[in-house]
Amino acid sequence: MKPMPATAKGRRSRIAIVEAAAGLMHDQGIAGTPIDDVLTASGTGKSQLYHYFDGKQDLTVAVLYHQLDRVLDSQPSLRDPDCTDLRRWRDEVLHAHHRNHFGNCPLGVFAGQVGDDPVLRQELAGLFDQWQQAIAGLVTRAVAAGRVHPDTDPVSTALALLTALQGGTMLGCLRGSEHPLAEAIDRVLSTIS
Amino acid sequence: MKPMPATAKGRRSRIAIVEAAAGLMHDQGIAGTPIDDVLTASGTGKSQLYHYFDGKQDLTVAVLYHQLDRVLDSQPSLRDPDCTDLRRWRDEVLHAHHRNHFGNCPLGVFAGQVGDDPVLRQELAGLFDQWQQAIAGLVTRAVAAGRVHPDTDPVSTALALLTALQGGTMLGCLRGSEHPLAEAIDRVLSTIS
DNA sequence: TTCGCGCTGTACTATTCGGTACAAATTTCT
DNA sequence: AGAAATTTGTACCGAATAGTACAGCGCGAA
Repeated sequence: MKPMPATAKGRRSRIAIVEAAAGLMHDQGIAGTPIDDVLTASGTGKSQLYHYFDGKQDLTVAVLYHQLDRVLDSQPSLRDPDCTDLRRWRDEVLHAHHRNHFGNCPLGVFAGQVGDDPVLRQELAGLFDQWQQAIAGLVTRAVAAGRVHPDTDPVSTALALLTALQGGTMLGCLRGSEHPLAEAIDRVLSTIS
Repeated sequence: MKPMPATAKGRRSRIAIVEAAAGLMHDQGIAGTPIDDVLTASGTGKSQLYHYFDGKQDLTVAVLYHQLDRVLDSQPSLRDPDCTDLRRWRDEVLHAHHRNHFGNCPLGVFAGQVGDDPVLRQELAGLFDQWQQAIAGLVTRAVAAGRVHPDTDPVSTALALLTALQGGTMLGCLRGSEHPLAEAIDRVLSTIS
């Protein structure tokens, strides 16, 4: 693992690389994104990339972390310790889906691409765990606030919601519609309210 | 589009190529599977592949069709016009998931890899539609047999089941467990029975 | 047998890809 | 200012990749 940049300029370069790689890998896949394209899109050079990353796999790990941040940024109800409204989260999810023009999930799109790489697979699984825990926190608050059935299991429900989100985003992406995602989430919510 | 093989020998060669490509692409991704690996795994030569396919994209389309066949083969209740048992389908799905060692969905694994290729995307969307229609047929039979709520909408329910299957398979693959898939499908089933 | 067509093996090419080497430039700190 | 560390430009390399050219093989029909 290479050290983080020591200067502000270095940080800007590193971030530009990660963001460009994230965009390209989201659209074209990991294997479908050459390093050179990342350099062009980020306006950097090869020496900079290999100065901050050990190689493509290391860069990809940084992209995965960056993508979870993007996802959680688009779902502020998960980070708001006062929010107990699952509908608000639902709307945030659908809004982000619409804003992405029904594109793939920033994180889920990589699930089918890390099959043969145990390192990436492990990292991705950990990030999904974080995401699920964040959802479980919101469900826990909703239970405490009496907004759902009292015997609702937060962890199990969070898993079901995340599953619905992933499947719904994938199907919605394929047919260019928000309906699969809305349908899937609403069905899960109907089982606890 | 190249013509189909005219002899039994040619058909065997073509099938060997598609099956080898399907296995490799499922494990390593489309972009991560070189043509040469397909040739080695199938025991064929480059001249045969380019004799039956226009190129990698054409081969990939054939792989997608082959994968839907594999999926429907593993879910015989969808093709059985007498089956009205959604639990049987549920068990078939979970059994296949377990048999695959919680690996990715044979078809869903490609959803995140066809982003920049409109041809592959369109083909994959059509195959998912076929899958959904097959599930909708089973749900329709279950409604007619009075095994679920009479006001169940088969198409909408089929979409929800397919969504749960995709999300559940993805999450189950990441954490090596059948729990996400079982949880997701059972939750949808609980909304109609 | 021999002809013809479909099938297959081998060799080759042009390009792309991930990664390296190394010097030059820039920033930071004293 | 000047040394030290950090950041960046450029040129390069070996391996891998998709696709092509073309000759030879094998089986069925006349």
